[in-house]
Amino acid sequence: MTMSSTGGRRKPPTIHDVAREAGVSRGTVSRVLNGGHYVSPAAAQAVDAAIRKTGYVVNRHARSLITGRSDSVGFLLTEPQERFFEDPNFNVLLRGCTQALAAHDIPLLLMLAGTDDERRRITRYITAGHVDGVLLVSSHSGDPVAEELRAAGVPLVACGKPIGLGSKVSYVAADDRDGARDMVRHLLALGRRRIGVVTGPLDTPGGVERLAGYREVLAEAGVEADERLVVSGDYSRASGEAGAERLLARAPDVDAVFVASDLMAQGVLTALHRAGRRVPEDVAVGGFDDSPAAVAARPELTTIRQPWDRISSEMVRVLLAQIGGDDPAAVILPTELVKRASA
Amino acid sequence: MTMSSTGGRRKPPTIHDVAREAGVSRGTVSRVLNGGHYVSPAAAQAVDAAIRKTGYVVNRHARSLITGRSDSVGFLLTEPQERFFEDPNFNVLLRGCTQALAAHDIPLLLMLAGTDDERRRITRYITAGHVDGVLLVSSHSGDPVAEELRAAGVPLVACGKPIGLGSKVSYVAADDRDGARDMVRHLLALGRRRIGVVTGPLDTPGGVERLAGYREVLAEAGVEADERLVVSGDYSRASGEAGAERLLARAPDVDAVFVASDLMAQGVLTALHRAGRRVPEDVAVGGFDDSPAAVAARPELTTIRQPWDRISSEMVRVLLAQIGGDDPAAVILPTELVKRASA
DNA sequence: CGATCAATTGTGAACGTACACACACCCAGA
DNA sequence: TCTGGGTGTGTGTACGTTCACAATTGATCG
Repeated sequence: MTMSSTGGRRKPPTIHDVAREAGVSRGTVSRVLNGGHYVSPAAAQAVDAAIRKTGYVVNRHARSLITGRSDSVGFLLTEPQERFFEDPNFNVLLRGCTQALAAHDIPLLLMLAGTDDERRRITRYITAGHVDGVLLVSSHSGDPVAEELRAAGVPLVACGKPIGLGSKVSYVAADDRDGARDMVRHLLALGRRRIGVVTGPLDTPGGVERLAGYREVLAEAGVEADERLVVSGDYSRASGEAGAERLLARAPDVDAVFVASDLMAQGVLTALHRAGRRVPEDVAVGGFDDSPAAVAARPELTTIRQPWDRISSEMVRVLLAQIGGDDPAAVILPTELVKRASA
Repeated sequence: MTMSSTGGRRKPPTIHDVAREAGVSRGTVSRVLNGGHYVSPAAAQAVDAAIRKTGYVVNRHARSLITGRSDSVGFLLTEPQERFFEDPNFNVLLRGCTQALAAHDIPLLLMLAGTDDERRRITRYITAGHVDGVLLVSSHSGDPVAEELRAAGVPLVACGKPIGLGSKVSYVAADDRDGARDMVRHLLALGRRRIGVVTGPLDTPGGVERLAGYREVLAEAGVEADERLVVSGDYSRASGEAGAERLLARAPDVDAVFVASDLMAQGVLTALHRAGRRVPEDVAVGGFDDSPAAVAARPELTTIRQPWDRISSEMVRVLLAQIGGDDPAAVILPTELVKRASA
C-alpha cells in the first residue's frame, strides 16, 4: 500500500530543491522567478536548468500568503440567468477574458450572482480579498454588488459604462452611439425612411446610447421623428419578437428596423417572417453586437460589430493596471458596420 | 496621503485577533472553524461572536499552504470554441457546477483549451496542484488532456462517458440510449414509420448510444431499417441543417426525424421549412437535450430532457468525494420525454 | 591606494493557518 | 484511591515563499 497505481501525488519540489540543485540560495531562485533582475547570467542559467530538471512549479499559496495578492481574478455576472443562457455574447466575452488572463498566468474565477444569497456570498468572498480584482458584467443601473465592491476599494472593471457609479469605476465599452449612427445612416442610404427601432433596456447605457444615436441621425437627415416607430425591449429574443409585432401594429408602413441587439433581431426576423414581410426587400433589419447570433440568423444579419476581442483584452489590461495601482480608466472602442444579407 | 478615499484596503483580522477577542487560543478558534469538535459550547459561542465582531474571514492561502489543498476546482472545456459559443448546454452546465460548488464554498476556475499551447499550459497548471480536481467537458475520444490528468492522478469527473479512458475515470451521464428509445417510441406512437435520424459525432458516446437506441426500437417494432434514413452530424446547428437536406434528398418520404441534439434540431427545422415541409404535420421532429434551444425553436421542440441540474450537482458530488479519497464512480441519470409542438 | 558605488548573493524573518502534542480536567470503574 | 479514557485547551512548529537587510565582490574614481 505504498502508492496507488493510478498515480499518487508525490511531494512536489520546492524552491529549496531548485536552489540546492543549482548551487545557489533561495533568494537567487526567487529573484529569477520574479523577473530576473540583479541576477548574474550564470546563476540565472543554472536556476533555469534546475527548474527544468526538478519540474519545479511555484506554490501559489505560499507566494500569496506573503505578497497579499491572490493572482486570480473574478468574472462576475449579475445579469439574470436567462440572458446568460440565451446570449452568446457572454460566451464570447468569457472566452476573451479567460484567454487574456491566461497570457498573464492568472486564473479566472467564475461568479454568478442570481439570488440575493449568492450576491451576499460573492460580495463577501471578493471583499475578503480572495481575488485581486473583478471583471464585472452588469449593465443595469443600481447594481448593489458593484457599489459595494467599489466602496470596498476592490479593483473593478465593468463591461459597458455603469450607470450611477460615478467616475470611480473603470469600464470598457464600445462606442454605442456612434455604432447606432452608422447603422441608421446605412439604412437611410438604402433609401429607407420609415425606420423603426427596438431599443435595449433604457436603464442601461447601451439602451440609451443606441437610441440616442438613432434619433441624432434621423434629425440630422431631416427625417420626421415618429414615436410610433420606437419600441423597447430587454435584449432577449422574445422581446425582439414582441417588439416587432408592436411596431408592425403601430406603424405598418415601417420599411426598416434598427434593433439594439442581434438576439432581439433574431426575434424581429421571426415576427416579420410570420407577418409575411420579406427581409430585406420589404423591411431591412439591422442588428447590433455581431454576436454568433448574427450569422446564425436567416437571413444573416447586417449588424454593428462590437470588438469583443479588444473589449475583453482591454478589460483585462485595465484591471491589471488598476491592481498594480493605476487610477480607474475608461476605454471606448470603435465599432464597425458589418454588411450581410438583412440590410 | 494616508488612505485613498476610494477605500484603501486595511489589514484584515487574523485568527490571532479573533482568539484575543474571544479570550481563547488560536487552536480553539481553528477548531471552531473546522467543524467545531472538541470545543465547549461556551468557547464556540465566544469565538462565533468574536468572528462576527472582527469581521474575520479565513485566509485561504495560509490554509492551503498547510493543508496542501487549494479548495478550488477547475472546469475544463476542451471542445472546439464554436460549440461553446453556440450551444447553450454549456452555459447550463457551467451554471449548475458553479452553484453546486458555491454551496461548498469552492470557487470554480474556468479553463478553456482551444489551442495546443493552451492545452499544455492548462495541463501544467492542473498537475502542479493548483486545483484539487477537474470537471471535464470533452465528449470526444482520445482527448490527450484527459489522459494526462488521469495518469497524473488528478481527481477527474467527466460529463458524459469518456471513450477510451477505461474505468479509471469518473463520469456522470444521462441515459442516452434509453432517452433515444423513448423518443423513437413516441414517434412510432404518432403513427410515423419512415423515421430518420441525425446522429451526433460517432466518436462520442452520446452519438453512438443515441443511434443505438434508435435502431433498437425500430428493430423491436419490426420497422424496416433503412440506412438512407441515417445521417450524421457534429451537434452544430449547421450540421443539423445539412443533415436534414441529405435526408430529404435520400429519403423524400421521411415522416419523422429523431435529432441527437436540440441545436441540430434547430437546423433541421430550418431545412424542413425551406423544403416546404410542415412540422409536425408532414414531418415530426424530436430533439435531445432539452436545452434552452428547445424552447427557442419554432415550433418548440419535443425533446428528451437531460437532467442538467442533477448532472452538474452529481458531477460536483462525485468529484468532491473523489478528492476526499473515494474511488472513481460512474453515475447514469434517467432522461425524460418532454412533449412540445414539434412532435 | 583608499573610498565609493553598483552588482550580486546569502540569510533571517514573516505571512496566517492547521496539526501534533502535551497537559489539565472530569467522571467511571476497579 | 488509583487508573484510564474521553473532553477541552494551549503551544510550538511547519508549510513555501517573498522581502528587507547585510555581506561580499569588483570596478571606478579621486
